[in-house]
Amino acid sequence: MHPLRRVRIQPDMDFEKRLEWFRNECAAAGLPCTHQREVLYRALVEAKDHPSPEMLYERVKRKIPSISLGTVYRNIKIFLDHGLIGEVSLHHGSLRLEANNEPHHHLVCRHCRKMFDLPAAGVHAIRLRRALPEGFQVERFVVEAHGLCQECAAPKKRRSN
Amino acid sequence: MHPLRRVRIQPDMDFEKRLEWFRNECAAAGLPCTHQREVLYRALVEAKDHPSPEMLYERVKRKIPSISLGTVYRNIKIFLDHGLIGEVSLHHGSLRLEANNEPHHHLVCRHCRKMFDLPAAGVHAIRLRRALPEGFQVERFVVEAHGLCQECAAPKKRRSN
DNA sequence: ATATGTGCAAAGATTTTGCGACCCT
DNA sequence: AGGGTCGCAAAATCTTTGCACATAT
Repeated sequence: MHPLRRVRIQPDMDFEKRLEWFRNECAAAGLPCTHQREVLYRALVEAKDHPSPEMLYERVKRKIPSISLGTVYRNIKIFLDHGLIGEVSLHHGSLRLEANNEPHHHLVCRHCRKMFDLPAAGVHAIRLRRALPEGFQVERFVVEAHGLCQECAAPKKRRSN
Repeated sequence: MHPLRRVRIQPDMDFEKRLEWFRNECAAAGLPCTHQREVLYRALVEAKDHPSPEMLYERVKRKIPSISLGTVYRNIKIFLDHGLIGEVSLHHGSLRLEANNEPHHHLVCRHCRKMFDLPAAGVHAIRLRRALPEGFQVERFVVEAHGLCQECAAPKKRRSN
């Protein structure tokens, strides 16, 4: 056919690649790649708004009206456990508070989720390389250093240093 | 008395200053400074572990056994609304997800809490000024730029530019 | 004195889980 | 065929709220 037609970019091309990756990851993890999981994963890839489980449920239901919210939650957890998707904050689920009003950042253990304060003076000022999108007015930068705390990093039986 | 005695640092001195500030803030906001609020605020100042409402409830109950969890929640919300304390994450309350596995940071609107992605390339690498405490092993830095999005920054009636 | 806060308990919101039927490999 | 998943509904968490009484200024 017409050459111009053939090179036209497919909007779903990127998703097809991701889907292939997703299927490989599922196979590698021994996870059955069910229709529900594929549709849910697609909804996640296409979402640009960091959706909540409930929002995903609404979207997936348009494709699979019989799907249940429990399945959405179950699969989200499985995806997270296998690193197929990410969660925006490591501290959802319960409000966590602090009275420390000095500027500071946080160290967060990705395993036990304990948090430690990191005085702002310990981090060089954040500098942007390019303009922000969409007229967003930044008031402050909050840095979270994610990693493992001493306890969680230590092997179960520690032998020396 | 003995001069050395008189300069000894009081462990609560810092808290006393903060309590005074707290009382002034309450007065300025027209908030009655009740016993429950003072004890709750003290628990927050003394906490070093970014406590949840439930954890605070347990601690405050040791001083005021009759206090209710509802009061703890109510006052936490009031403290937050008046900027007397801070919350660790702007996204508690509901899990928020993303399939974007490219390194990136987030812009978060402190008002409507919408999030926008900020490619990692848009931010200079984070550099630490000093060693981290306690053997913490950092794997990655996550930056949140907090501020106001275009919609929330705009005055209700926009006139020009 | 009066407006506001408090304790209690019920309601609302969010997330997890047990169970029998069903689907991927 | 068989282990894991699905839909459903109940349970477990986390948070908010209405009401009658108590408290701060």
